[in-house]
Amino acid sequence: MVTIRDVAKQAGVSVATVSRVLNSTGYVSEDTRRKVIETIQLLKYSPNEVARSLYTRESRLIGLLLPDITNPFFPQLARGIEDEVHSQGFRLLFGNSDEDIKKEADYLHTFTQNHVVGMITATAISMKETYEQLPYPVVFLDRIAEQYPSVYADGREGGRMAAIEMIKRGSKQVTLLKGPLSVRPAQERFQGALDVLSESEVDFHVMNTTSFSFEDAKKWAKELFEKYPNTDGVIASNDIVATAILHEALKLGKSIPSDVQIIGFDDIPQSSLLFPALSTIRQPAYDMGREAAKLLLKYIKKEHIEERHIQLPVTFIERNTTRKVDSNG
Amino acid sequence: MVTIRDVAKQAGVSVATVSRVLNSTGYVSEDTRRKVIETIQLLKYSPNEVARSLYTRESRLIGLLLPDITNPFFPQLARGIEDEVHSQGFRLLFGNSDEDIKKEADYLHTFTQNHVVGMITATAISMKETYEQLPYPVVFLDRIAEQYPSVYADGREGGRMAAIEMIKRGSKQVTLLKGPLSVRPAQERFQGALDVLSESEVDFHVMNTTSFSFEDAKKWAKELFEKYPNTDGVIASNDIVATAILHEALKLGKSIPSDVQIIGFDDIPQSSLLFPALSTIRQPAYDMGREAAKLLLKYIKKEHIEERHIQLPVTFIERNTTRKVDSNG
DNA sequence: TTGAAAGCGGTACCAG
DNA sequence: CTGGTACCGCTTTCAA
Repeated sequence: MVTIRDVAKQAGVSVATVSRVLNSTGYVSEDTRRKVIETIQLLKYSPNEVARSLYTRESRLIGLLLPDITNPFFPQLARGIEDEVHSQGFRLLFGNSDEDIKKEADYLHTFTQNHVVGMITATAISMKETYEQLPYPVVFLDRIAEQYPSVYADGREGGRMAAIEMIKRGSKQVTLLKGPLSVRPAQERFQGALDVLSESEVDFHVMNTTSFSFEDAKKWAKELFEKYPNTDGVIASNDIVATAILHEALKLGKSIPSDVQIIGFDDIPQSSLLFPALSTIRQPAYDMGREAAKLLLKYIKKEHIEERHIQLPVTFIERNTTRKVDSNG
Repeated sequence: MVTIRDVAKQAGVSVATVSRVLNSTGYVSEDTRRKVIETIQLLKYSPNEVARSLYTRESRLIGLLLPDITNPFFPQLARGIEDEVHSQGFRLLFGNSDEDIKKEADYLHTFTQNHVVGMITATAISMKETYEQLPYPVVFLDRIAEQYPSVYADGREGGRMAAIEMIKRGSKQVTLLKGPLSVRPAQERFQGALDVLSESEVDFHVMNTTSFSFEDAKKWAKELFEKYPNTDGVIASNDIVATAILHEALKLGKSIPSDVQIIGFDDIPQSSLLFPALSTIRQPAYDMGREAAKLLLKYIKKEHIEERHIQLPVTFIERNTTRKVDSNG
């Protein structure tokens, strides 16, 4: 491996000078600068990030902590983040937390030990205490944390939209699924839907659900149609759950959307591939990732922050688990 | 941040001694060892990975390069890798290559500059030249590279299976999709299916496809049923493509599987959620990731390697895009 | 405008 | 068994 000393020797200057041209700091005469650059290219030298990081106490690394990359919502987020940080010369140290405090602490530790310059987390668990003393900025993604910069979608409005569309399309017996209490955005959309439903004239039930796993969702789907066989509209807490509902309804021989309408949340890639394709409230996952990365990078570069909390709009994606409504409807 | 020197001072010993107990190297009396450990806990000291890495020229980091985490096959791989390396105390530096030579080179560079101890790559592009001079071991995943350790599924057998199951279930006019030439495993399964089909009595066509993107696949699906309207069985190059075929067939009013059977490849999570659920040849993605990580870690720890090439078995997952076959065959 | 040298926080060799 | 110290590769005063 060629070091800064090799370059210095070869170019006939000191390492200090090489360092100066490397970082464009201090004075260097045009002549020597040229010579150094030449030598660098000649020797194919590229500075050792680790050594640099040891001295400056920072790196070009950003920590990314996701609950589980295997959950189809997260790859989009991750991709948005990666595209943005990569374009600005940063790289990702990545880990899955499984919403497990120990793993999370583990990664925070790793991040610190490796001198990351900032991190993005989408885990719901341990709050302030854990993040308070970190020596680098943290952005919360798809999570709402008053005291920390965060990026999330407008869940409340999403919930409202779902309820409005459902009612507009004629469902009279709506079942509303309430997502995990610990997931704040899920509660937001639940509240949004609840607001609209309570002020409307349709009947509705609320069913409590405690996770986003497909296996669990299958059980709730069964339970839902047993408990509320007359349900003709389901607002699910996310697309995974909506998919389970769809399957169960189909299995029971119900026609979708004529017997029962279903609206999900997220718009994960597979939702458009289902049959019938799932109507859903779309969260702009890729953009959320990108915005989170942008925000974090602003903190890292100590640029001016206009707004610590970025809320992105959601949109209703009309597909085939909701009825068509005529244009004057 | 508390350093090794703080610990040494507080414990009344030298940094050398602290380092010894930290790494369990050399002699340390039980008494001083205890005292040092105590002090470490008292001060909540934890060694700086960057400093350590600068001297030893290695870190606890492993590079992971995937084509695109957004492609549903890869999160599983990534998860398997992460679980394994994490359990052995290593962490991941992660990047998407988009099968783009420049991005790939970029990441290889980053990995080197950050002293990773090894890397896993699932990208198809630049071969030997690029990887030859890397100062750390590389494992190829879902890619076959004679000269490098690699982990992949038995695509040939998978292709054979698909063809056998298709024939056994009565398709007489099979269309076989040939995946991208650059993706060796795709070619393997194509060959496997071709072998069986050529020796069978059914008619078959081969259609060339050049990517795994869903958008492209939709076009081929259209083309397929235009060109070969009598097709009653499709062996797709992967589940994404199979999904597109399924959609198109449904759109054309065909009954699945009675009019046309479809078999995919991979068994990505969404395949079981489709309606009808997709029959497919399953690659054990999570296990592949895990095996790749295990293999890499053996290289890193300089353990004995029995086999540089690990081939994992594939299985036929019978779902609802293939007909049932009675027990006697 | 340039160079010498002191670290950054560890590891490991060599004396004692 | 323990401590002093050189050194990993780079950045940054401080002098010249």
